[in-house]
Parts: sequence; C-alpha cells; structure tokens
Amino acid sequence: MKKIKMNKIDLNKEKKKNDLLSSAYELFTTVGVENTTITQIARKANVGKGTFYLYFQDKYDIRNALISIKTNEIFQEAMKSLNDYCSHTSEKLSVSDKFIYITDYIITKLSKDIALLKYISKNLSWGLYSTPAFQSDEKEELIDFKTFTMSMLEKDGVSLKNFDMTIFTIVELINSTCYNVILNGDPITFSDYKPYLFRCIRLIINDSIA
Amino acid sequence: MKKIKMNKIDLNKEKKKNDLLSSAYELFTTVGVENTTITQIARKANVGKGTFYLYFQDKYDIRNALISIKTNEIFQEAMKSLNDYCSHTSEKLSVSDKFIYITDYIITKLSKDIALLKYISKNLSWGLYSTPAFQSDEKEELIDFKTFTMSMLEKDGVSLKNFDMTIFTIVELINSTCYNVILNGDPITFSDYKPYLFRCIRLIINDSIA
Amino acid sequence: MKKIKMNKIDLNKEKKKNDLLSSAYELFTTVGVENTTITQIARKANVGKGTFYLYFQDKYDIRNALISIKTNEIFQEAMKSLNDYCSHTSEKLSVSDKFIYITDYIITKLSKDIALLKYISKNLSWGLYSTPAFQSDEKEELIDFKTFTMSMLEKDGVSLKNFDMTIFTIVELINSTCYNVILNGDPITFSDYKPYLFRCIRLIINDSIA
Amino acid sequence: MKKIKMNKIDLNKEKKKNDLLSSAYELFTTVGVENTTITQIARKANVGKGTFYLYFQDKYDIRNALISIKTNEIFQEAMKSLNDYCSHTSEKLSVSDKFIYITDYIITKLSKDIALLKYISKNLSWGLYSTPAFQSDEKEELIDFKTFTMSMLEKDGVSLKNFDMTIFTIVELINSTCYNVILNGDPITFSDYKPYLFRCIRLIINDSIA
DNA sequence: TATGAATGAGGCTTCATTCAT
DNA sequence: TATGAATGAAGCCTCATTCAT
Repeated sequence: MKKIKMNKIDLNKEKKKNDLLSSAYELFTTVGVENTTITQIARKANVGKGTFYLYFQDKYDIRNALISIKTNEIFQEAMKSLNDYCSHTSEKLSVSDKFIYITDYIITKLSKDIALLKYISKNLSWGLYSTPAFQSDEKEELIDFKTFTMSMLEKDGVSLKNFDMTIFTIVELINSTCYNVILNGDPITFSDYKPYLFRCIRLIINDSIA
Repeated sequence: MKKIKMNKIDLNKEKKKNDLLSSAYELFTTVGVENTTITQIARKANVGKGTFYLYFQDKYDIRNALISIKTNEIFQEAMKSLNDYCSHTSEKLSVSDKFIYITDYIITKLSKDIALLKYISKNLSWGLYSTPAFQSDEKEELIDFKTFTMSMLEKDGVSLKNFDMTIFTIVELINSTCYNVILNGDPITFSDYKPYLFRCIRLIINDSIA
Repeated sequence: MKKIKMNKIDLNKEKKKNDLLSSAYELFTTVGVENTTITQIARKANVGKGTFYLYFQDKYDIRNALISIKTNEIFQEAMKSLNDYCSHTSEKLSVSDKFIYITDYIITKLSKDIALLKYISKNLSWGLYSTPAFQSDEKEELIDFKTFTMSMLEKDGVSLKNFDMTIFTIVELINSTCYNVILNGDPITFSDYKPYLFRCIRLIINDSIA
Repeated sequence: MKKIKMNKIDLNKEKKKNDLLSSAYELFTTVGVENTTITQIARKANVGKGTFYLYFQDKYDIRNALISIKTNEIFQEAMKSLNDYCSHTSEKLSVSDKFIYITDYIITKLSKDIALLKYISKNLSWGLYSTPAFQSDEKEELIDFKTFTMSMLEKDGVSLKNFDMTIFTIVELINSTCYNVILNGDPITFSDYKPYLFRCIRLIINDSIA
C-alpha cells in the first residue's frame, strides 16, 4: 500500500481533474459523446471552461482517458471478486474455471450497465494496458490484470503457452461478441450465447495449457 | 444470374448515388469521417449539395451504407477467391481449411489496405447481413455469406452445431484481433499472431462439427 | 462608359457584398478594426454570419479590400475635382500646380475626415494600384491615377523622368507626413506644415521634369 | 558619461523588465504581434505571467515601448557610424552628404533586417522623440538625434530653415518609401530606388539651407 | 515581489440544412 | 430533379486578467 502525499495545490488540481472526468463520464454515458460539449462538462464539474483545457486536449482526449480508466476498473473489480470468491469457498477452481468466472463477472456487469457497454464500445482490452485510474490523495497501488493472471497461474502450477496472445484474444472475443449480442440480440440472445462463449473460452484456454 | 434492366432516368439516379458513395468513401478513408463534410462529398461527386439529401439522410447514413457495402464486398471477394482456388486445384480442402482460407484472404486484404481496415473498424460482421452493394445497370445477384457457407457444408456432408453463433464468433474474433494487431502491432506482430489466430479458429470450427 | 449586365442572382450577391463592405467600413471607422467583430459586421449588413465568409476570408481581408476601395475613391474624387476646376476656369495650371491641386484636395479631405485618415493609416498608395471599388449593377469604368497623370502630362507636353517613382514618392510623402501632422500636430500644426509640404512636392516635381 | 548606480533589487527588476522586452521582441519579429500571447512572452522570459503585469499594461504597451527602443537604437547606431566615419577619413563631408550617410546607414540596416523593418513598420520617426532604450546597470547617456544634428550643423556653420519639419519630412520619406520598396519591390527595386531617394533628400536639404 | 492556476467572456468558424430558382 | 446561395445555431478554443499563495 504505497501512499503519496500531496500538497494543497496539487490536491486541488487532482480534485478538478477528477471532477471533470466524472462529469464527462456521466454526460458521455447519458447523452453520448457526440452530443456532449466541453461547456457542459465544465459546467457540471463546476469549473471554468478554460480549466478543462488545462487538463485535457479536447473531448477525445478525455474520452480516451475515461475508457482506459473504466475498462481498468472493470478488471480490478473482476479480480477482486474472484479473490473474494476463492477465499470464501472451499471449492477448488481450475484455471479455466477462473477465466470463466472473470468472464462471467465482466459480461454480467456489462449487460447490466448498457451505458457503460456502449461507452467502452469494443475497447475493453484498453484496460489490460492502461494507465492508472482516477488519482486521489491516498491511493492503493493497483494490480495489473496480466500480473494478476500470471501469479494465479504460478500458484496453480500451470503455465500458458502464448500467454499474451491468449489473454488478448479472449478479451477481444468477450468484448466484441458481447457488444453485438447484448445490444442487438444478434445473432442470438445473451443468455443463449453465454454458454457458447464460455465453451469457446475453455477451448482456447485448455489448448494453451502446456 | 438474374439481371435487372433500368431505364435512363433511373440509371442517371444510380450514377449520382454511386458517385456520392465513392466520393464519400475516398474522403472517409483519406481524411476521416469526422473531417469530411457534405460539401466535400457533393463537390467530389460533381453534384449539388442539395442532391446529397435526395439520396442520404446525413453523413452517418452514407457512412453506414458504405460500411455495409465494403464489408460485403470483402466477403464476396473471399468467397470468389475460394471458389476459384477449389476449382483450380486437385487438393481436397477440409471445412476448417476452407474457413482458414477465407480468413487468410480477409486479413491479408485488410493488412494491405489500412485505410479500409480503419474505416470498417470493428464492423466486419455487418457484411454478413448487409444490404446489397453498389448498384449498377446490370448486376449479378450476390450470394449471402451464410448461404454460401451452408451450401458448402452441405456439399461436404458436414454440419455445424450452432451455425449462426459459430460464424458470428469467428468473424468477430478475426476482426477485433486483427484491428489491434495490424494497426498497433499489439500485443504481437501480425505475422506472429496469424498462426495463433488460425489455430483458434480451427479449434472453434472443429468443436462445432457434429 | 462600359456597362455590364448582371442577372438577378449575381445582383443579389453584389448587394450582399456591398452591404458587408459598407457595414464594415462604418464599424471600422467608429469603433476601430480591433473592436469590430464579424458578428457585428454581418448583423449590420442584415446577412447571416456565414454569409460573411462566402465573400471574405476574415476581418483582415475585408479591411484590406476596404482600404483599396477607399484610397481609390479618394484619387477618383481628386481627379474629378481637378477636371472640374480646369474646365471651369480660364486660369492655366502648370504641372506642379496640378499636383499641388490634387495634393491639396487629398489632404483637405483627410483632415476633415479623421476617421478615414486613421483607417487608411499610411496606406494611401494602395489607391494607386488597387482593384476596382464597390461594384454595382451598372458601373462606369474608373480611370487609374497613373493613366490620368500620364495623359495629363502628355496634353501639357511635359514628361517626367522616373514617372512611377515620382508619383509613388509624392503619395507616400503626403500620406506619411499628414498622418502624423493631422493626428498629432507633430512636429507642427497642419496649416503651418502645408506650405512646407507643397514646397517639397514642387521641388520633386520640377526636378523630375525633363 | 553620466552613470547611474542601482542597488541589487532595482537591478533584478531591470533584468526582468529587459528579459520581458527582449522576449517580446523576438516573438513579435518572428511570429508577429497578433500571434504572440502574454503567456509566451512571460514563459520565454522565465517569469510568471503575473509578473508581466507588474511592468506593462498589456501587449500593446510593450509593443510600443519596443518600437521606441528599436527605432531609437537605429538612430544611435547611425550617428555613431557617422562619427566614426568622419574621424577616420580626411574627406570633408557636406551637410547633405552627412544626411545621405545617415540615410544609407538606416536603409541598409532595414533592408538586411526585414523582421525589424516589418516590426517598426512605418514608425521610424518614433525614434526621434522616444524614451530611453533598454536600461542597464551602468548606462551612458544617449544623445538625441535632433540635438546631434543641430550641433553638427553648428559645427559646419550651416543652418537649416524649418529644422524640425525638414528632419521629420526626411525621416518619414525614408521610412514610408523603404517599407514598400524593400518589402514589395514596389514600384521599383530597392537598388534602383536608392539613388532616386538620395536625390530627393538632397533636394530637400539643399532647399532648406539658408 | 512573484507566481501560475483558474477563469469565462466572446471571438472565430464551420457546416448541416433549407429553399428559391 | 438538381442546384448552391444563404443561413445561424452551435461548438471550439484562446487568452487577458485576476488573486490566493
């Protein structure tokens, strides 16, 4: 738990930046990125319009920053949920089971938060590499999903061939299929597609286990 | 080969529409959709600005029409190429081989036409369902990719469980991974990723073969 | 008297352009170029803001066009006044006298129209070369000051060495000195400076007469 | 040689002011006054934005101060050059010759420093009256161009009628014609115009010699 | 004295859309 | 059907200026 002290001015700057980010997120997910103006973001954040430009280049800069933050948060939550589950159950999960657990967590979350799903669109994999999330005065250090996965595999005594490609492929598969299925029911309903998706993921994982 | 006759007025209308579509495509792929204006599209097509509105609602209408057309074209070309290949070789391709052939055709094309890849973005699957392509005086009827695949499977005496989901999943997988890998070399170079992608596709296909 | 017929649309375009020019002129000379906005110009001309941009690049484009027009008008008036004077008097004016007449006309005009003087600043010589003034439906052809001067000299059987340089030098001299003297009374009052200026001009003219 | 002592605080203040002036000058002559912002001036001078306002009212205040300084410098250099020349040659220069020498010095300098020419625009005569130049720790007292000229005339036993007007007229003539000729080659090239300008100046000077 | 984060008014410009021809 | 002049809403972004530190 590394903690960084900040002085009053820097704290205020962080607050303004975070206010801008959360205002933008709310607007983007309700009225859409195209229909959101800088003026609206600034007004909602209770800062001047010029202040926006102290922290972000333009609307697309803040949009991208938010996608990174939000996708990262999803992975953080999923990892935390898996950890909690494992530590409260006696059941022993296989590596595939754990991936399915994570997948299930993510697609359940996205299916319940359509605005978020639309917003991150097909960019879930940004969360794999992204820069840190909202900064605050005292902040826990976040764990990277790949680091998390590697240590999990190590603990389980399993290794994955093509580790990076496997992770990436699965994340892209989850996101791109869910996007269409959840939003359009295309080519099939979400609940019907889910088992098929899980099956595909198990295929890919098991194939990668040395 | 059904052919449709058109009279001279309709032909002229078709020409204007096609001029608008191709002008828009050239602009979209060179300067980007956001930076393209209706005025530019109309000017490039040598029609009046008002004429644009006789054929399309707005910029996003023509953009979507073009994505459908272009992704559809890709599938048409891929199917034609496979047919040609099969009829000129004595080699007997398995069903998986044929899917790989199609996949290879598509990703090779996209990797050589970055502007097209960027333009269709992650919407390749639109080509599976889409409306007809550019219309012309005398036009062959186009074959739907799913129809094509089904008749192919039938000829080979093979059936796929979860046919729709399988096709859809593979197309999404191809597109979303290629988009990142080709454009960013992320998480690995295109040539390194290709065999892995092919392997995943074979896994999915073979698993679906009853 | 060449006259050019224009159709209704072109006439309307001319009217709008002229409205913009005269609105801009009024604003520039009352509140100043820096304090004038495109919005004000358009509103005063009763046209849409976008219409401004159909005719001019930006504020400085219309400012320059106006300087050319206004300086040209000054020369037109001065020439007309000299012609009138010559045709109503029996007095025979020398070449120097005629230049002094023109000079006097110009500086008198400028001293009575401070706003105009400030506006054209030290750019009087633009009127020597400039493009035509306000266009209208039926327009007399305008005479160029240099052409006017040359034919005048010819009629008087006089030729000037270094014709272009002489004209240019005198115009610059008139404008740059008047600007300071009239506006600041610097280094002397206008009425005291005038005879000195006339004397200098005679020196230059007489020196140039072959 | 009067010298003024300054204490350390005043020196530091002078340094900041000079840093602001030279930063502004560099920006004004490279990107133009309109395109220069207070922020840029302050940053280049390594002072805070607020500091700018401790020394200058606004951008136009510093611009005007700089024109005075720069035009004054030109006269200082020209006078120094003439003095040097006179003290190193046995040749006896007439009053006209000396004015031509000064003129030549100035126009040569301006023709070699287009940025400076554009910057002072047609305001060379500001240098005749202007406030002191850059201040520094120990500074020689500068001589006024008119004082210099008067003492020169006195030494040569010559007097000029209309002294102020003559000086002013010549300076305006030099500046306004050179501005167009050097920048636009209009109405003639600089090298062709130069002898004509010199001739005009001699005419005016000689006419003023009692 | 010096700073620079914050401001927000307001200019500029674009561009989709209309409608008279 | 086709046009393109005209519109003006709308958004972007800058930048001079202030003021708390």
